[in-house]
Amino acid sequence: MTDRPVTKTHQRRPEARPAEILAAALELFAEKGFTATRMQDVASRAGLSKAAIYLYYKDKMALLQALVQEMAGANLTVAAGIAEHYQGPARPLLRQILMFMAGQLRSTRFPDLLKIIISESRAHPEIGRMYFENVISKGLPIFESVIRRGIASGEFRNVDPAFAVKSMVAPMLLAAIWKTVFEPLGAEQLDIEAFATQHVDGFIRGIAA
Amino acid sequence: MTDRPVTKTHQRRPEARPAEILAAALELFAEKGFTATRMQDVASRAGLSKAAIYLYYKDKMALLQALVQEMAGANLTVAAGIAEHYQGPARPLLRQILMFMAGQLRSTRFPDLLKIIISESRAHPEIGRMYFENVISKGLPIFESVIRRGIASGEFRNVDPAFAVKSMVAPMLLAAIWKTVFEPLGAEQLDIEAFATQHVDGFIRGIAA
DNA sequence: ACTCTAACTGAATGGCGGGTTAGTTATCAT
DNA sequence: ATGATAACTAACCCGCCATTCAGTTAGAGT
Repeated sequence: MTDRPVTKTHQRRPEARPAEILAAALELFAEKGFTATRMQDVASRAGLSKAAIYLYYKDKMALLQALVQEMAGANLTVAAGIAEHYQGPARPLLRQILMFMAGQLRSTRFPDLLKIIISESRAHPEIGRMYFENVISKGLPIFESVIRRGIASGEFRNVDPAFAVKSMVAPMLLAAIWKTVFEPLGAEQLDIEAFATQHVDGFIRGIAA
Repeated sequence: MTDRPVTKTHQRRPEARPAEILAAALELFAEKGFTATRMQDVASRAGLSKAAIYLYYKDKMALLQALVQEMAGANLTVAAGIAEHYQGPARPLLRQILMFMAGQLRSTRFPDLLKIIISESRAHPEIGRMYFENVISKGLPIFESVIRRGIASGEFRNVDPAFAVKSMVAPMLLAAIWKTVFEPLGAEQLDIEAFATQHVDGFIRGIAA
């Protein structure tokens, strides 16, 4: 497929382009940030001319929007799936959710994208709103319901579930920021999974009945 | 002082200018973000011509640097003071530290500045490095030592203090992000002090012996 | 009143990079 | 093999804004 001789002139592969462009954009946004990434950089990495990108995406923001939508959708689906089809006690479910998140933070570009969302949300509220509506305002209630279930079953104390969920996921946010902001400045590496393990342990004791 | 008739031409008040310029910059950076704030905006709000700013600050980045230095210094001094001159049990000290942080988050521009640091740290590592060196890498060890003291005295379990401290402050980071990123998009307001109260309560139970 | 200088201003300058335009070429249908 | 057309490119354009420069003026000292 890709091993036939490279011609001197361009190839036409309209079906493959959008995905290739997004992949290039994701790498570059993660490496250099959104603003510092030039459309020309994306084009070069995707093996295209700059103008060709505009055949597939309206403008630079549309690239980011597509990336956020893609990643938000994928992650939330999994997390929601874990939580919804589970029937046993709440404690191991919380563990599982947090360890899943920790794994995602370590192994995907999610932290970089999150940082970009934070950075760009004022200038481009659509991005922030999309993330908020598709991830935050869907994810938090799902986790809340787990806490509520634990309270109802007597596993947990009668805490405010909305606050509890934020206490629960906050260290994952901190880990994402640590990784994308402070590690590049020379801070010691954070072992996200070990951190999550200790955190979820303390968190569960903290809300145990 | 300010109620004498406004003259048509400019005033010369070289001693007052730097502070006025910084105040204007802080307001605008918090309102519109660093990149979106034009030097002309700062100048107008400070009641000066754009060029005059350059008599007092080398460039736009120097404004941000001065703001970060100022706020970082002030806050850390207080927090460190609380922790260092305290002798009693660790539990109420943790409470006091977190409630102090919560109060600062609610009543100052700290969250906005934090968001700017996160956003700009890749393009301008000096800013991120300054914050990391002056706040993070000084603040965390101080809090760690409180945890360590609690472990030594038998108040707390034998947790990893470095992780514990991060679990402890993470909700304050989340609160800052919530306030600066999601509330402007229409998210419900987060009652930071109530959140901190429940969090510190759970956190302490979570690491209690 | 006159001078001198530091404080201040209005008006350029420069370069950067997103987006566009006017063509060029690959590929398919006939 | 020959248009027709979609895919693609090179070169351009243009607005934006940080920074600078060449003056102008406030106001202290005499």
